[in-house]
Amino acid sequence: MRLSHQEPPANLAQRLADSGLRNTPQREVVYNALLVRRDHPTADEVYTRVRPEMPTISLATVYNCLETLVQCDLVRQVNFERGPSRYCANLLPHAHFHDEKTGATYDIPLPPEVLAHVRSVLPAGYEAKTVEITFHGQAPIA
Amino acid sequence: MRLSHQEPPANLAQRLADSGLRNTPQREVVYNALLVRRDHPTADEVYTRVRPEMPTISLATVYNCLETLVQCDLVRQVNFERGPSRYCANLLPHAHFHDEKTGATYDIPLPPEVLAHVRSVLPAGYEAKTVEITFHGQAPIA
DNA sequence: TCAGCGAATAAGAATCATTCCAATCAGCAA
DNA sequence: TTGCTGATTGGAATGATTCTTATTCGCTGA
Repeated sequence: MRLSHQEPPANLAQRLADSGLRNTPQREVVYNALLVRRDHPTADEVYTRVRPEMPTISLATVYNCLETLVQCDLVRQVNFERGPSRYCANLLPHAHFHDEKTGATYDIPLPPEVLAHVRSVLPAGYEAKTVEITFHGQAPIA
Repeated sequence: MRLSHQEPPANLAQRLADSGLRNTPQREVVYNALLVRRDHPTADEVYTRVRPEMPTISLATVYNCLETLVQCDLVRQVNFERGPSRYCANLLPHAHFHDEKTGATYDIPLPPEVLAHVRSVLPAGYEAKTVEITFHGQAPIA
């Protein structure tokens, strides 16, 4: 039985299988929630968005699913200061802009040459697997 | 009575005064702790480093002092994922390299042109007050 | 089809960093 | 000395997340 009109992404089942994990309805609705509204929700926000569709899901399961998706490289976990973790289904290289007034988060695409330039500041011997770039300030009023 | 052989930085009293705040022995020892060992300690680590010198200080006060120092722009607060906040007395523009194996943190100096290049990715209207750049990976064995 | 097994889920307890709170305390001014 | 304001203390409270335990699910082989 299909719980949502959203097509579950072919990606998900594939990636889970690649990691030797099972696909489950919970993982599907959680992943879908991140795909349909890309506003960097917290685990708790995902929980409330998902409950109408699946009222029996638990917050612990939402945390588990999100962690699984992060491990499968389908989702990025984003942290600002010590606030609750936020989750992001945009896999293209991008920075985050955190609006200090509204708390909103915007993705800023990162051209490869900028990324390369940033990596060039590393002294010899430092092997960076990931680079995180976060701006804090005020976004346009729009 | 001087509690430490470290000279309390002339900066501190000045900066506190500029913000209309008082200088206190607690703020001095906390700031000094960050100056003498620049390994990005957590509040708790500062607490244990400072207690031999001032056994009556409380953890809450360490938190308060650190927050005060951050607000006076004498100290930077650094967060990795959702781990405890770390504190850094290096005020020159720099990125952080977080060693995933050891947990150690290294400062990576940031030339102004790299910083400018990074800022150039922002679309018109985005006003960034600060940029945070963090590398995750493996640092040289040295 | 059914039993068995490991993985996934659910519910609630536990953890940990941090903040809050209420009661003192310290330094300066009148 | 007395007040006043900000700072410190110690402990309680908070909040996000993780852990624990029992239960359920889904697949595999008989």
